[in-house]
Amino acid sequence: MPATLSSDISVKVKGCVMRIGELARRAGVSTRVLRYYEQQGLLAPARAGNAYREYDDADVARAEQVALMVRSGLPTRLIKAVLDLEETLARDPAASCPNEVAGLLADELSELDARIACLARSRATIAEYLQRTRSTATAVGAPG
DNA sequence: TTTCTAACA
DNA sequence: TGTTAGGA
Repeated sequence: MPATLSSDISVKVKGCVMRIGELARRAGVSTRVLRYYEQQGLLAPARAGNAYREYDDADVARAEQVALMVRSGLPTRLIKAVLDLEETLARDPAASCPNEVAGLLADELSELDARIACLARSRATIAEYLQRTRSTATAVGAPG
Protein backbone atom coordinates (compact mmCIF):
# COMPACT_ATOMS: atom_id res chain seq x y z
CA MET A 1 0.00 0.00 0.00
CA PRO A 2 1.29 3.49 -0.82
CA ALA A 3 2.15 5.83 2.02
CA THR A 4 -0.60 8.18 0.85
CA LEU A 5 -3.38 5.90 2.06
CA SER A 6 -3.80 7.50 5.48
CA SER A 7 -3.95 10.98 4.02
CA ASP A 8 -6.42 9.79 1.40
CA ILE A 9 -8.68 8.60 4.16
CA SER A 10 -8.52 11.87 6.03
CA VAL A 11 -9.42 13.72 2.82
CA LYS A 12 -12.30 11.31 2.32
CA VAL A 13 -10.93 10.50 -1.14
CA LYS A 14 -13.37 12.06 -3.58
CA GLY A 15 -16.34 13.94 -2.21
CA CYS A 16 -14.88 17.00 -0.60
CA VAL A 17 -16.91 18.08 2.41
CA MET A 18 -16.96 21.78 3.16
CA ARG A 19 -18.65 24.26 5.44
CA ILE A 20 -20.79 27.17 4.44
CA GLY A 21 -17.94 29.62 4.15
CA GLU A 22 -16.08 27.59 1.58
CA LEU A 23 -19.21 26.82 -0.43
CA ALA A 24 -19.99 30.52 -0.47
CA ARG A 25 -16.54 31.27 -1.88
CA ARG A 26 -16.73 28.49 -4.43
CA ALA A 27 -20.24 29.26 -5.61
CA GLY A 28 -19.73 33.00 -5.54
CA VAL A 29 -22.62 33.79 -3.23
CA SER A 30 -22.92 34.97 0.37
CA THR A 31 -23.35 32.65 3.33
CA ARG A 32 -26.58 34.48 4.06
CA VAL A 33 -27.89 33.50 0.63
CA LEU A 34 -26.95 29.87 1.17
CA ARG A 35 -28.91 29.77 4.41
CA TYR A 36 -31.84 31.35 2.61
CA TYR A 37 -31.67 28.75 -0.16
CA GLU A 38 -31.78 26.07 2.48
CA GLN A 39 -34.80 27.70 4.07
CA GLN A 40 -36.54 27.57 0.70
CA GLY A 41 -35.71 23.89 0.28
CA LEU A 42 -33.26 24.54 -2.53
CA LEU A 43 -30.32 23.10 -0.65
CA ALA A 44 -30.31 20.41 2.02
CA PRO A 45 -26.89 20.20 3.66
CA ALA A 46 -26.10 17.58 6.29
CA ARG A 47 -25.28 18.74 9.80
CA ALA A 48 -22.13 18.03 11.73
CA GLY A 49 -22.13 17.27 15.42
CA ASN A 50 -21.68 20.95 16.20
CA ALA A 51 -24.70 21.81 14.02
CA TYR A 52 -22.48 23.27 11.31
CA ARG A 53 -23.78 22.71 7.78
CA GLU A 54 -21.81 20.26 5.66
CA TYR A 55 -21.83 20.58 1.90
CA ASP A 56 -20.20 18.50 -0.84
CA ASP A 57 -19.02 19.14 -4.38
CA ALA A 58 -22.49 18.57 -5.81
CA ASP A 59 -23.77 21.43 -3.66
CA VAL A 60 -21.33 23.81 -5.34
CA ALA A 61 -22.89 23.13 -8.72
CA ARG A 62 -26.37 23.24 -7.25
CA ALA A 63 -25.76 26.54 -5.49
CA GLU A 64 -24.36 28.05 -8.68
CA GLN A 65 -27.35 26.81 -10.63
CA VAL A 66 -29.80 28.24 -8.12
CA ALA A 67 -28.01 31.57 -8.03
CA LEU A 68 -28.13 31.74 -11.81
CA MET A 69 -31.87 31.15 -11.88
CA VAL A 70 -32.47 33.64 -9.08
CA ARG A 71 -30.52 36.24 -11.04
CA SER A 72 -32.72 35.42 -14.01
CA GLY A 73 -35.68 36.42 -11.93
CA LEU A 74 -37.23 33.02 -11.34
CA PRO A 75 -39.09 32.78 -8.02
CA THR A 76 -37.56 30.27 -5.61
CA ARG A 77 -40.65 28.08 -5.57
CA LEU A 78 -40.31 27.65 -9.31
CA ILE A 79 -36.61 26.99 -9.03
CA LYS A 80 -37.36 24.27 -6.54
CA ALA A 81 -39.90 22.72 -8.88
CA VAL A 82 -37.40 22.72 -11.73
CA LEU A 83 -34.62 21.29 -9.59
CA ASP A 84 -36.87 18.61 -8.15
CA LEU A 85 -37.95 17.65 -11.63
CA GLU A 86 -34.35 17.42 -12.81
CA GLU A 87 -33.57 15.17 -9.89
CA THR A 88 -36.55 12.98 -10.61
CA LEU A 89 -35.61 12.69 -14.26
CA ALA A 90 -32.02 11.93 -13.33
CA ARG A 91 -33.20 8.98 -11.28
CA ASP A 92 -35.88 7.84 -13.68
CA PRO A 93 -35.66 9.24 -17.23
CA ALA A 94 -39.05 7.73 -17.92
CA ALA A 95 -40.77 9.58 -15.12
CA SER A 96 -43.94 11.20 -16.38
CA CYS A 97 -44.46 14.06 -14.00
CA PRO A 98 -43.09 17.11 -15.86
CA ASN A 99 -46.61 18.35 -16.55
CA GLU A 100 -47.10 20.26 -13.33
CA VAL A 101 -43.70 21.89 -13.64
CA ALA A 102 -44.43 22.73 -17.24
CA GLY A 103 -47.66 24.32 -16.06
CA LEU A 104 -45.83 26.43 -13.49
CA LEU A 105 -43.31 27.52 -16.09
CA ALA A 106 -46.08 28.37 -18.52
CA ASP A 107 -47.75 30.51 -15.85
CA GLU A 108 -44.46 32.26 -15.18
CA LEU A 109 -44.10 32.92 -18.89
CA SER A 110 -47.55 34.46 -19.02
CA GLU A 111 -46.76 36.69 -16.08
CA LEU A 112 -43.52 37.78 -17.70
CA ASP A 113 -45.36 38.57 -20.93
CA ALA A 114 -47.85 40.65 -19.01
CA ARG A 115 -45.10 42.57 -17.27
CA ILE A 116 -43.25 43.09 -20.53
CA ALA A 117 -46.40 44.46 -22.13
CA CYS A 118 -46.93 46.76 -19.17
CA LEU A 119 -43.34 47.99 -19.31
CA ALA A 120 -43.64 48.50 -23.05
CA ARG A 121 -46.65 50.76 -22.49
CA SER A 122 -44.77 52.73 -19.85
CA ARG A 123 -41.85 53.07 -22.20
CA ALA A 124 -44.04 54.30 -25.05
CA THR A 125 -45.71 56.85 -22.80
CA ILE A 126 -42.41 58.21 -21.55
CA ALA A 127 -40.87 58.28 -25.02
CA GLU A 128 -43.84 60.16 -26.39
CA TYR A 129 -43.77 62.66 -23.55
CA LEU A 130 -40.06 63.19 -24.02
CA GLN A 131 -40.44 63.79 -27.72
CA ARG A 132 -43.23 66.33 -27.19
CA THR A 133 -41.17 68.12 -24.56
CA ARG A 134 -38.20 68.30 -26.89
CA SER A 135 -40.15 69.63 -29.86
CA THR A 136 -41.85 72.21 -27.65
CA ALA A 137 -38.51 73.34 -26.30
CA THR A 138 -37.11 73.60 -29.81
CA ALA A 139 -40.11 75.57 -31.08
CA VAL A 140 -39.85 78.07 -28.22
CA GLY A 141 -36.20 78.53 -29.01
CA ALA A 142 -34.23 76.82 -26.37
CA PRO A 143 -30.49 77.38 -26.10
CA GLY A 144 -28.79 75.79 -29.00
C1' DT B 1 -11.96 32.21 13.41
C1' DT B 2 -16.02 30.40 11.77
C1' DT B 3 -20.53 29.22 12.25
C1' DC B 4 -25.33 29.18 14.37
C1' DT B 5 -30.11 31.25 15.02
C1' DA B 6 -33.04 35.13 15.17
C1' DA B 7 -34.49 39.56 14.10
C1' DC B 8 -34.32 44.21 12.18
C1' DA B 9 -33.64 47.34 8.12
C1' DT C 1 -30.43 40.15 1.43
C1' DG C 2 -27.02 42.69 4.53
C1' DT C 3 -26.07 43.26 9.14
C1' DT C 4 -25.89 42.62 14.01
C1' DA C 5 -26.29 40.27 18.61
C1' DG C 6 -24.95 36.72 21.74
C1' DG C 7 -23.22 31.94 22.01
C1' DA C 8 -20.56 27.66 21.08
